[in-house]
Amino acid sequence: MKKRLERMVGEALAACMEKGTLAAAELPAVEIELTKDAAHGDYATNAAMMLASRLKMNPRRIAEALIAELADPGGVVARTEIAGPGFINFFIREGFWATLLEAVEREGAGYGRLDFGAGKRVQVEFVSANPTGPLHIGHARGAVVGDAVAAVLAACGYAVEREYYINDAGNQMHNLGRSVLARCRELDGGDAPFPENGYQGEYIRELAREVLAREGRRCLDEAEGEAIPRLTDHAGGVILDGIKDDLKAFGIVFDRYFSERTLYENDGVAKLLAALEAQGFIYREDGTLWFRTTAFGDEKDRVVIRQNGEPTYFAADIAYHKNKFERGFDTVIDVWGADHHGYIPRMHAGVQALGYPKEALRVILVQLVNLLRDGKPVAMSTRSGEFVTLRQVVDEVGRDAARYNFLMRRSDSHLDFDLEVAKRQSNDNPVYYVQYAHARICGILKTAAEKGVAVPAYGQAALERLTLPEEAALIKTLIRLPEVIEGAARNLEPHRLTFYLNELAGLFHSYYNKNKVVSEDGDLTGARLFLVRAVQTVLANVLGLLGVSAPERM
RNA sequence: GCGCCCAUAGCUCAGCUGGAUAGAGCACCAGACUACGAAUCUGGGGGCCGCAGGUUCGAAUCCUGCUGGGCGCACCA
Repeated sequence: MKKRLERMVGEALAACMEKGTLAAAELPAVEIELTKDAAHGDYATNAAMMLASRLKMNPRRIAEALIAELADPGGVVARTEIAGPGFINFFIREGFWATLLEAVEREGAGYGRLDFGAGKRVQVEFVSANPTGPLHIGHARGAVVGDAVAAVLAACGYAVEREYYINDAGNQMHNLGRSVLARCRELDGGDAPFPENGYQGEYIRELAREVLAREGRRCLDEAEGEAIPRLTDHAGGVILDGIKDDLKAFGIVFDRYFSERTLYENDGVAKLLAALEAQGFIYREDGTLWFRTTAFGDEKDRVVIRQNGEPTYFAADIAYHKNKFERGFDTVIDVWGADHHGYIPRMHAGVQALGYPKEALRVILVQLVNLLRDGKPVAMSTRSGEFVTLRQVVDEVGRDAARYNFLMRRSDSHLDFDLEVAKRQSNDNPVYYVQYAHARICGILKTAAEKGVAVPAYGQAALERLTLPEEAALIKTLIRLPEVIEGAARNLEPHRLTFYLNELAGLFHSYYNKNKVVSEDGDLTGARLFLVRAVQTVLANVLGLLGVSAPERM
């Protein structure tokens, strides 16, 4: 609808310039927006005011010229008016709105899907936690945001892949192996000191018990140089399997798990650095290798090979992103914790040095979650192993409530997550508000069916009977869905969908309380059933994008 | 000290890339089930959009400075 009006205004402008009523000028971009106030019509454009300064003309005069050339072959616009400083307000013909519901019926579960992605390949990389322990609540938010962004992009016609980067090459993994070994010795009765940066969670002890039961004293007898790498691999594998299970229970499935270690195979990282050095992006100083990230706006150059000869995480990350682009992704999206924001200029520098545009890498920052129980903070300490796991949250509050809660705010704003509120099945909890609307509609349709009333097909429904303002508001909200999805996709902001759902559910609940859907009036009943089923379709489609169920009963 | 993010109702937050009278939920107060599901709805109070300037037809939104909070500033990941 919006696009239709945009086109009309654009064409009117072209006609004006051709006829000379308006001097030639470039129109920045026709902007049409829904009005907040019904007195301003249904849509409005500020085109005339945008043009005023360029053409040095009174905006109202420009508006008059535009309206004179406005062609409306479909007869959609009932009338226009010029208001305020130069807005053009469009009043849509009454009864036209309902015709747009045809698309909801025709497209059904696919309503809201778009194709502007045009099959371009996008990778979303998220979670990517070291397999040194189970996922905790802090990972959950990034997991849901990444998953929802991927789903929204897929709905817009992008070919999306979800990827998890396994940091299995660094010190953290080494610490994991040392921690397991230390617990093995402890269980054996030794009093070996626990490593300083070790992982103290109970799960390490369980791993140690399992290792001892399976292979006896082997890890205790062999040299540390043998035992630690072996225990690291084993523990990492077991923990990663657990992570995959937890994610699956949370409704998240990755297309690929990418191991950092594979980047080092065949000297991959070293060769890449050599190539970059040949291009002048890398130099040697003080026995280390430096990446000239300042050439791309970073505040200082960054080390890629340390004095001890070990590559930094950044070195591997450049290689990883090179790998991503070589796999043919047009755009790569990284979901990071907000505490890594300082890393962005560096990574953008890396991408540009590799020869790709800065925009090819987009980073979503996800703020930390403040975990509460009944308003009181829950202590979280990764080091000590005292933390609430993702699994516990899913078990306690449920997958739907957990996912919805993490999507209710912009990802870069702080989020309080209260376990008690999230699991309470009450009006404190928006997920149930939305799901209830869906379940309610299912109930209505069931009641109607029991009375032998079927939902009519589009051509048979007397949609002209939908004359109430609430009905118009519902219809307008339904047909806005594509815009909302497009906005969420372009801005990588899935929270827009939860706000949209709350709005739609609110309109429906209000409508429901005021008006009877199934009545004695056959035509009206049919029209309302048609409308209500469209609401059901949209609720289900959007909930589906967010990975939240749309229950028929609650 | 330098950089990034944030500051909107009592609380938690939206505000569609500059639009018309700034919104929602919670909390508080008063109401609505003999009707398709009350996990719902209706009404009400509540605001210097942190402060001060600037840009223009027009600013919560863009620019500068200040105040206050978060986070970065590794040869950690």
